Amino acid sequence: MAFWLVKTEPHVFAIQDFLRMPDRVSGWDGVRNYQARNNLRAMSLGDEVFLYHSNVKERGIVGLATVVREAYPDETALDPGSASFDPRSDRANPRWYQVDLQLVEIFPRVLELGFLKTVPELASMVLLSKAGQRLSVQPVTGEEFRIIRGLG
DNA sequence: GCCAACGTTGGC
DNA sequence: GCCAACGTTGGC
Repeated sequence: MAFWLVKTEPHVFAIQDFLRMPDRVSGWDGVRNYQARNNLRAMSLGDEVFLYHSNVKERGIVGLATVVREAYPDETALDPGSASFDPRSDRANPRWYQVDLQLVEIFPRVLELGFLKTVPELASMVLLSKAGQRLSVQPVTGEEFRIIRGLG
């Protein structure tokens, strides 16, 4: 069992959008960064994933999902009609991958970035580090998961 | 809207 | 293989 955090801009995909999906499951596609992709590929069934809303006023961790399908080729990279199309990817040798996530819970309040920064136990979180600031799929330690879960 | 911090691209 | 230019992310 491992723990992760994925970022999303809510005007593109918000955590509430899971509620409109069958079984509250959504493909997590469109990731076009190699380190983020490698993290997607390292996810296992049952891993727990925090969702983070970025680029909005109330930015922060908004809820929890779980991995219900492990990494498989990202169809949007292979579809010329998709905005996320990447001509360098092909079916025989896919460059980009996605997983499927199922919503577990929308937290009753947003755990805002500014607040997370005040929690001493979270000081070394990737999310709060310079290197991780821009990484859209990142690991979370078991201890960090436990603490954040308690706050949500 | 600005811009720091990175990642990627492409000329050489 | 280096590195300048460019593009993107995302906080502020």
